[in-house]
Amino acid sequence: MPKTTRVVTKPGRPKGERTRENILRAAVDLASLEGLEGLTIGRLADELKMSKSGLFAHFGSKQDLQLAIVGMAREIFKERVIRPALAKSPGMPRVRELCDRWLSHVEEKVFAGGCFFTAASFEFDSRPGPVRTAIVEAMQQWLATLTRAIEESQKAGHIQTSLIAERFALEIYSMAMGAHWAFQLLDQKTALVNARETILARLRSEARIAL
Amino acid sequence: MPKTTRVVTKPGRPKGERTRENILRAAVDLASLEGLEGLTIGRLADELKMSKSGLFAHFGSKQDLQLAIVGMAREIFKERVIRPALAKSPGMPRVRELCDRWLSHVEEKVFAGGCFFTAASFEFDSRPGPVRTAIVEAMQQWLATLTRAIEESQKAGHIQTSLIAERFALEIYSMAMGAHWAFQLLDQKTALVNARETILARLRSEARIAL
DNA sequence: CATAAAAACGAACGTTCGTGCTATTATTGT
DNA sequence: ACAATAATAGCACGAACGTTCGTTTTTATG
Repeated sequence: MPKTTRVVTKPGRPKGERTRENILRAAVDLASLEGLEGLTIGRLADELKMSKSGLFAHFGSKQDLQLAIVGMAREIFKERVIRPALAKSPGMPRVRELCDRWLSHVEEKVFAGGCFFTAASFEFDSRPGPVRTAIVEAMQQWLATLTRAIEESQKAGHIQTSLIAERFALEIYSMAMGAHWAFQLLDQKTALVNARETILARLRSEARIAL
Repeated sequence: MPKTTRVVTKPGRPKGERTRENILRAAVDLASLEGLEGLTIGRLADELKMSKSGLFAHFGSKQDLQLAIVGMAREIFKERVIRPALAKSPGMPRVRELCDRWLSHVEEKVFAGGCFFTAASFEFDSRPGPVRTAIVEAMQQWLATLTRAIEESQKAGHIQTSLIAERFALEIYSMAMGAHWAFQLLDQKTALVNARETILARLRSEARIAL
């Protein structure tokens, strides 16, 4: 008699760890759609065909679940936006790749409801507590990454040194956020394509090299 | 014996109408803090020292309450941002005033939790239904107002005619939204002042007149 | 293969949600 | 001032919330 046990998920790691990850992957998507606070444990459990209590046991509280979701979202974002951009050479190519990947991750619905952190930002900007703090940290790191890439561009002579890198970074990200807004709320299908143009034009206006 | 009845709120209109307005004024603030969905009727009733059912009777359902809140927020926004800007002469002065007033209404906390519509945008961009539709309409009107002001500036020879007004409007609003984000989430106290500079610089770069 | 540990479940807790009723209190028009 | 009417309160409902607990099932290990 042959083995009849079907392996649904690759083993290796203990089972609890695997399901925890499955939960978080689904949770990130659901949270990007309904919000981190709007997400409920019952709804998430249904989605995964699990019992509420079985799911809940992986996290001690809803707040801990929320913090874990933010952590998972950070990893996904790092994987899909930051890491590929850091593979590009420092200077203008890296700046452009950061912008491009950010817009792509919205376009390709890496998070089902658009950029997880943009949504979380506006949901939690008036909700003090550990979750807000975690979101702030993630966002500060993102802005710092963009700022550093701009500074490198300045050092490499690709961008005017008269600019304040951090403010220019905010300006760039603002345009990306605006595109996200027009895309997700107003259903402007060209918003992300337009944003690539707009950002490129803005970079060009401060560039010391041809783009 | 003199009259001892104190008039707490000015009469004239029927009482129900007055309390309804009071409810909505408080609701707009609360919704800007906790979100339109996050806001609960019980919480709002407590805030106003009313019974849940007494408050509820003014609206047939939570959704109707949400729609009424959006309507009230529109009126407040119109009063505090649009109307003063339309008082300025068409062309660049009006464009600048629109930007200025928008940033001011965040700075002065016209809505307790920052711009009501910006928050509502990101909360409802993945929640189909009448509420989302109402938010979309309000936002389209805002963008149309800004677009029209830019077009007038072009006709008046204040701004380069090669620009696509609607896209430039989105660009401007994006920077305002970015400032809102840095101000509300990251607590960058200079964000709004910076945004005035950044927007002015952007306008200058497309202007045919001195700014 | 047996056994200890880990994971998932089902039921129930107290609370709050939105939403109906019914009764009472305030306001309004005459 | 009084009757008609509108506004508010009180109470209750079923559902869903986050959370706890004891039990059962599954997994990993000697």
